[in-house]
Amino acid sequence: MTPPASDGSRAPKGRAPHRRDERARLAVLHAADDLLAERGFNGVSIEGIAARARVAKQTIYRWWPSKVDILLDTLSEDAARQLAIPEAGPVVEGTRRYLHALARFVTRDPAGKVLLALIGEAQHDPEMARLFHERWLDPQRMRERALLQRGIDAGELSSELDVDAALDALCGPIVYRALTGARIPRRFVDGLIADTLGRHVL
Amino acid sequence: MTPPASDGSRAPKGRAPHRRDERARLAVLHAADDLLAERGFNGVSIEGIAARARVAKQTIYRWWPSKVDILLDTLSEDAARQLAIPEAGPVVEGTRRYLHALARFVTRDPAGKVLLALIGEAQHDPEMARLFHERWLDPQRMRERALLQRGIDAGELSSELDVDAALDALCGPIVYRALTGARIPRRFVDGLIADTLGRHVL
Amino acid sequence: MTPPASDGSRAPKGRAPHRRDERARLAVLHAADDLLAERGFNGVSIEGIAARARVAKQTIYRWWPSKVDILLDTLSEDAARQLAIPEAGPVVEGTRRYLHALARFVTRDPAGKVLLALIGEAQHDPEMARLFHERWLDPQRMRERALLQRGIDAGELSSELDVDAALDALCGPIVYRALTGARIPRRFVDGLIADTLGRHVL
Amino acid sequence: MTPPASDGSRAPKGRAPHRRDERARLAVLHAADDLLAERGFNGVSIEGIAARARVAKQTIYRWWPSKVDILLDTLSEDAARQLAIPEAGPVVEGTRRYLHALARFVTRDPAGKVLLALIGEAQHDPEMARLFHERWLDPQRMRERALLQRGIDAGELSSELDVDAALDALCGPIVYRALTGARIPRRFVDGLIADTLGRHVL
DNA sequence: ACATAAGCGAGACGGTACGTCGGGTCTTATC
DNA sequence: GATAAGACCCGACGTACCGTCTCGCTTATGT
Repeated sequence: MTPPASDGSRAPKGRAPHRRDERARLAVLHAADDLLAERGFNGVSIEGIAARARVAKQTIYRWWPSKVDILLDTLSEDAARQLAIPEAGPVVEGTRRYLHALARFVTRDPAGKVLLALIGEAQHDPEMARLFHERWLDPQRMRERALLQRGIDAGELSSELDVDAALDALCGPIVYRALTGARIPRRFVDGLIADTLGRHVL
Repeated sequence: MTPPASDGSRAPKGRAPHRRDERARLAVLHAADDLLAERGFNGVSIEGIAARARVAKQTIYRWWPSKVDILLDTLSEDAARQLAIPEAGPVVEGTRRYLHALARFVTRDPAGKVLLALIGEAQHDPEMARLFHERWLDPQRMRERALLQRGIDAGELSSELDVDAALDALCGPIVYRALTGARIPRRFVDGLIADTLGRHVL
Repeated sequence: MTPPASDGSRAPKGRAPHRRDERARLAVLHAADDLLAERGFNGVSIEGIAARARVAKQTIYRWWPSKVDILLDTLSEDAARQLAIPEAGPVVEGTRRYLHALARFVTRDPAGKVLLALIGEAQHDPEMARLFHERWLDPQRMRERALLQRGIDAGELSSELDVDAALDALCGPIVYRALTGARIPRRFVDGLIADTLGRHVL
Repeated sequence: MTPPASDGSRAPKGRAPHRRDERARLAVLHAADDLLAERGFNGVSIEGIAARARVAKQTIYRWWPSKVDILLDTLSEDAARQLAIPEAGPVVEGTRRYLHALARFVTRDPAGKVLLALIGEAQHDPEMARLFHERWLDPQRMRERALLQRGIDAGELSSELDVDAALDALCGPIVYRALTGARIPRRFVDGLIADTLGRHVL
């Protein structure tokens, strides 16, 4: 499903021999992204993507089992950049930056709409929910956990801190506001950090 | 859309004149509910509801513009009972009871699945999101606000408390966990209350 | 089905007590007629008639089993006037006048469209065909036969004449031309008479 | 609409590429034919055809605008065989054979019911009438005219004969009898020929 | 060097559900 | 007791996409 991550070595001229066509792959991802932005999740259809990307339906079905898989691919590419977890520096400050980035992503970045749409679709389709966990939620949670754990290990945070509970207490309200279309001012995020981590900062 | 709750005075024998047929209305709501529980949101179709409720499609279209309107009706009936806001007694304790009820509702009550599905669908359809706000989110938030405000007025809570921020900090994590299929132990909820309201209890 | 032909004795003021409402009856017939003229047979629906006649559907169903019955009623009223069979005078000349009237009726009279539509519908529905025979074709044929028979009896026509064959040879081409939208010049009709009756005129 | 009659050169194995599927086409035509014979024109529905032919509705709509177009196709295939115009030999005798074939077709051949149904439907729908002329009536009339004209050219028939009038005088009664469900004995047809062409035979 | 085999565009196919129209039955209130 | 009004169940309409399929074309190897 995920390609060999555009292996930088190969020159992207024209098309590979009888390997996957990178141009088609990108056209599909962009078409899906655009359609989601323009018409919402329900306005995205395989036929619509194929038409806009000037690609045969079969080409889509060959590489992606469903439209959510396509969106998961676009999310992977976009979110990786926007939602990187700080791997060094003071942990509380890093958390603050991460949460602000998250708030920005889900309220202002078009790619954030993809994330919200996928959370939405996960409510409608259990198999898709499983995939969503596997491809996004679980890996991202792993990285988030590592961040706080680094704080505990470094003595910045109390070892009493329940890492998962804290992460949900921090991310939950941000995502919830985004899902309900509410605004997320900076001090709302700062308040969450103060309430959730405050007691545990050493 | 919601009828005046079958004005108790009239005997429910047979059918109303050339007015709405209460039996058909209930059959539709139950069929929708059942289908959602059994096959998920994407498994709910107007045709499916009509077939199971032994009702003509036209009868559904006459009274509900779309399947989400049907689900909003079922939510109104079910959630009203499960998610009543305490209107008297100590506010913090009332809040605790409400949040525990909310956690139970969204994780264990079949009707809670309806709520999650509607949050999900709101990500896919802006018009539906508007309706969802109007029919559920906003009224419920009004009631939640009244609860905390009562605490402030009664001197139980500091007047510094940002009511909306607190409510999202409390409900957000609970809903988020439900949306991601996580469990919600009682102490998770208690922890949220402690972190969010603790500083403001007088 | 056919009312007692607007028994002239009763004053047509308002509506009769709990007898059939003559105003409704006429409104239905006219609405049906108008709709047929404006939108063709397929554009005539019970709902459409009811709406245009400002009449309840039930009122229509109470008095007419189907829309063709309504059209049969309008035909009876209109055709009786236009297609009267000459009951006295020279028979060949009478036949000529009758056939010219028939040609005029099916090509120019709006009520003629009703006749053509009913012939058409008879091809689609055997039960309707039976009714059409009973209510129009057979009685009219009876009258036509009487005309030629009078000629034979009076010695104007040879007794060798096969009356039914002659009538179909005369009416068939006229109706067929109307059904296929062709024009019917006077000499076409005169030619039919010459060919069909010529040999038998004594 | 009518395909180039399955160009005999290509082997009919499997299905054509992304071209029309001949098996589906035939299944539709036969299903339509059968349904018309069994249940009459009003009993023919696109859904019914699709179900009986084991074909998707969309496949029907892709190739035929309406059910009458399907019936026109079945008529073309069947009538061509049954109603061929004699292209050589004595013209009067040829006409006789043609008219007997026509009488047989419209009274006994199941495909004749299709012709009657189409004449009927033409009364209900002007656009359909136009198409019916274009696809059947006009071409067939052209061929019929050629037959009589050949007789005139060959000196078998007087040049005074009004070809179109004669054809309607011949075919009209036959079709009319079929439309009204009457029987058509051989001598009825022979009588028409005698009356209509007799005077003009040289 | 060229046959091969994979990816590709195109699009027909059997299906499911959509939202609408009209059919014919019913119930009620009004006159 | 007939009528206007209109809700009801039902069947068909014509459309949009689904996911599968077959086709003819293109092109970089791997003999």
